[in-house]
Amino acid sequence: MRETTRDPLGRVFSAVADPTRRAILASLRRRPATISVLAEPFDISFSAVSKHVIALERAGLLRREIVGREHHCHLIARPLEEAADWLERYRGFRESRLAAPEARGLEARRPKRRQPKRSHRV
Amino acid sequence: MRETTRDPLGRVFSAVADPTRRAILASLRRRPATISVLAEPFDISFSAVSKHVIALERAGLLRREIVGREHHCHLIARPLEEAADWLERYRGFRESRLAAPEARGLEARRPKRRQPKRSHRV
DNA sequence: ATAATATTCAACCGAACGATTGAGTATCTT
DNA sequence: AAGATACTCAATCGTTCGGTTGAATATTAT
Repeated sequence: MRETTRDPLGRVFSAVADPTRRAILASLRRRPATISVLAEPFDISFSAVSKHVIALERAGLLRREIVGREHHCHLIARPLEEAADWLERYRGFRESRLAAPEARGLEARRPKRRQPKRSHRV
Repeated sequence: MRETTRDPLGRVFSAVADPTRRAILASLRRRPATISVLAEPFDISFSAVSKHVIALERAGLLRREIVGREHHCHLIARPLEEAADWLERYRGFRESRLAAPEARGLEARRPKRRQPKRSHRV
């Protein structure tokens, strides 16, 4: 029941959750680049970078124009702005301590839990 | 080699990538709530919601105060703001078409690829 | 004391993820 | 025509993820 499908916001957020992909976006923000150029700074295989690019593309954050054998990639910022819009709703949120009236004056004490049974683990 | 560790931004983004978790955050933005209350709207098990809450907690987006047997949760907006800050750098990005000078006038044509070999799949 | 309630934990499952390697294909250079 | 270059694809691997079920435990109510 995993619906990464039909959840564009979710796709964008998970695209951007990966540090390599964030670095790729940062690179593309400076200038468009081929996949080889994008791959240079990283210690992972070319193929892995290619897959990251595909992931970004599927999230709508990047488009490529194929020029001969080179794939020129450029950033599409729009979905990032939409993601930012969602997050902005939480800007300046007033931290309401005191979860419930009954909580007033009570101190949270975490009880100690029992020893786990650990029945049969490989 | 997955370093979700020591990548706070990544943790926040992947926390927020899940629609159920986004809904929980939206609920907590309105008012603090216990886990039972948070779980109500969803069709998944209580335990699953509990795990989502733990995920949000680990991402630093939520704190709980234990009052008797109830866990009162409230939102911590700060990390969301930091995530928003990161995204804001892409706001108003000028879409530079023309990835490279050589690309001018050339039309991207995707070549057809060969038939996959499909050697031995179960 | 017993039972109901609120919650985590442990074990498990199937799907998705990030990576690798090796092969396939198109394009450019010689 | 060969060879180098740019890239994707397929298969595989180990880990993480979101979910379930059932047990454990603490707190509150009867």
